[in-house]
Amino acid sequence: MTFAGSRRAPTLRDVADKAGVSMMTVSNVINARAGRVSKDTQTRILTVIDELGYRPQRSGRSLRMQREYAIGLTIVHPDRRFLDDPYLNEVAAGMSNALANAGYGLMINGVQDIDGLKKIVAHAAGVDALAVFASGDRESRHEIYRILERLHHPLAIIQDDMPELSDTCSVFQDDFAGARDLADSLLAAGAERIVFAAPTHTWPAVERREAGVRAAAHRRAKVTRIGCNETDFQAGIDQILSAFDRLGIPDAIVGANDQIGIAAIHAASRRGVAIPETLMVAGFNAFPFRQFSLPLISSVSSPAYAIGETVAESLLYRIDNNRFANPKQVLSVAPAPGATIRN
Amino acid sequence: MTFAGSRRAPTLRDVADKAGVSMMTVSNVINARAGRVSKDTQTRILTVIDELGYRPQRSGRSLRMQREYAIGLTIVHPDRRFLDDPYLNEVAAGMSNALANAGYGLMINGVQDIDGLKKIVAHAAGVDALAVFASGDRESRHEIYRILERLHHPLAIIQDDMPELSDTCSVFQDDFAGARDLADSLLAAGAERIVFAAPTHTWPAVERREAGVRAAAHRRAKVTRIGCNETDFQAGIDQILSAFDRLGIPDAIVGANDQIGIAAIHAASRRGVAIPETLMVAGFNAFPFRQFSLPLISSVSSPAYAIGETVAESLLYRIDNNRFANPKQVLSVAPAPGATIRN
DNA sequence: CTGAAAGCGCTAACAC
DNA sequence: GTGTTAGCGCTTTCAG
Repeated sequence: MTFAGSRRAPTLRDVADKAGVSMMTVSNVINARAGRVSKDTQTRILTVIDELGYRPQRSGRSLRMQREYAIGLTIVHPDRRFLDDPYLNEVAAGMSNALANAGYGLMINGVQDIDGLKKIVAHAAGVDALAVFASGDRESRHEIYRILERLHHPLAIIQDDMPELSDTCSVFQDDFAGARDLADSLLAAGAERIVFAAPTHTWPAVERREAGVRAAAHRRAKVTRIGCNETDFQAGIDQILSAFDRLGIPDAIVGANDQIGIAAIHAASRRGVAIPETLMVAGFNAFPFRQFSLPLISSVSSPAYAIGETVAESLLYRIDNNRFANPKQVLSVAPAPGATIRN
Repeated sequence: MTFAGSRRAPTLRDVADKAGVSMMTVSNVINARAGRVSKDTQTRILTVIDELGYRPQRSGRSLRMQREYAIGLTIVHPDRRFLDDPYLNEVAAGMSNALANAGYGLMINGVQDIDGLKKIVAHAAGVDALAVFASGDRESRHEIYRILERLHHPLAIIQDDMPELSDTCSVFQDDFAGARDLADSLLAAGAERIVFAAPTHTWPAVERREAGVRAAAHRRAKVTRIGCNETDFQAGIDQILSAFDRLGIPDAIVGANDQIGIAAIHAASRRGVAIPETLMVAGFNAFPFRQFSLPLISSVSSPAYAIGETVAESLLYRIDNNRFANPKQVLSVAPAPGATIRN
């Protein structure tokens, strides 16, 4: 067994020496600089690189170029399993893929609260820019963004915005319009009493979704907000059941996301309430797992993956051009039909 | 609006000059080196650091220390949304948190196939070690590991192993025992014809889970393997329905994971087959989404998060000590009772 | 088309 | 307890 650590990795100098050229020529070959190296020299150098198994060392280049070639994604979420939400998975995958195309890496960090955030912020800066997704109420989210602003890195805020920050862009989806159109279809099916089920630990889009539902319902239906624990599924079902007891069975329940909508389906099933005949249900985001629900929950499909790509592209543009192309980008959502809304 | 890019970030030298000390003294303060700096000097330096908003630049330290302070997680998966699987979320979160505690970052990369892998491998090395999760058949997985071995980084293989590789460790869960015990409970409930539903695009644990089921069933029940598309849920349901047509309704279906098990529940529901009275169903891994299934799928809970932590700790140990403490670690699984197995 | 020199920010080793 | 020196691997600049 040989260990990598036991022998020094080959450097640019090793390649140059073995190929009998200067380091600069090797560098030109590696960076594919057009027409600076003769064909012969190039193939010779490439052979040596292959023989030696040479790979450029990022820290040397980073130091010289004053660039880390990496972007951070920081997620502030009370659960240590901070990637469990499909929304974040897709954002992360979209970012990672878009960054990889540009030769950048994605560094992912999850922190549970503001103290955790301060701790990682104290670390050395290994990124050129940051993206952040924060759950929690508006005030604590804004504190989070302010802490990150002080790092003097370009910042992209996901699913939220805070216009007073400098050197920041935000990218989100049109939750308001999506929720409004969703509620419209409930109204068209005759809903007059709508329950909006919001998570007890909130996140930025919840407010916009509730506002969209209320805008559609305005003077046509009554909207009641209830809380629904999102992390403990059974507790969430119980909360919906107790809402049934307090308020009676409404015409429709809109969950702040599909998880909550599915909890409503389970609650209805326990009470023997027919979906969609007696009670209509809707969720939000339409990630693949919604197909596990029976009947299939009607939802609104989220462009989460595209949001990740957009975040990455915005930050890369900012890094190269010293300004954001577009400080606020809103991606549109689309209806995701299911079997829990009539018609 | 001021942009970070427009002004040079303060360096160690700036701090040293302003505090009237040498760079080395500042370095000693930053790295909290015991008793090398007087209390007075220390507080003066800390004040200056705060005033200037100084944060050490990782590339300088990396170059000097020959260490990147980052570990990579490479996922080889045909879907570009490579983090959609809860297994990988939890592994990634576990790794990220364990690494952050040690001052290391996690760089996540997803590639769709071996060509994609070769492309990112050609990039500069920005990590000290690598973890890999590969789906696909045994042969292509082994090719993937061999490619990564050539990078001469310490490597941790997740949910798989390949003993002939040097400088490599593997970490996985005891899928065999979990599946065997699961099948035992099916046998105890009287199952004689068991269907094992495996995904069409396989991944490492599938073989071990099937082997566990077969070991339990040995001479006591007949096990038939069917394919079930895991990425297209509806197609998977159709495959199970057509297996019903070909083979009749078995006594039990064991899905290679919960997604597939839930597809079996849906298929049974379409045929009006009673669960668990007529057909028992089981899945594997017991991530939170299994609660969306109705009835709750019986499963086996996976220590995926702990696997992530273990991978991180193993690699950190390897980096510091130039050898792996334990080249092969198997974490145990636990029954996750549900309502789809009788008794 | 190729080469030599200088320096990016940081820290180990050693002097004082 | 503090300062000096040297150099990690790479690329920009400028000379040939």
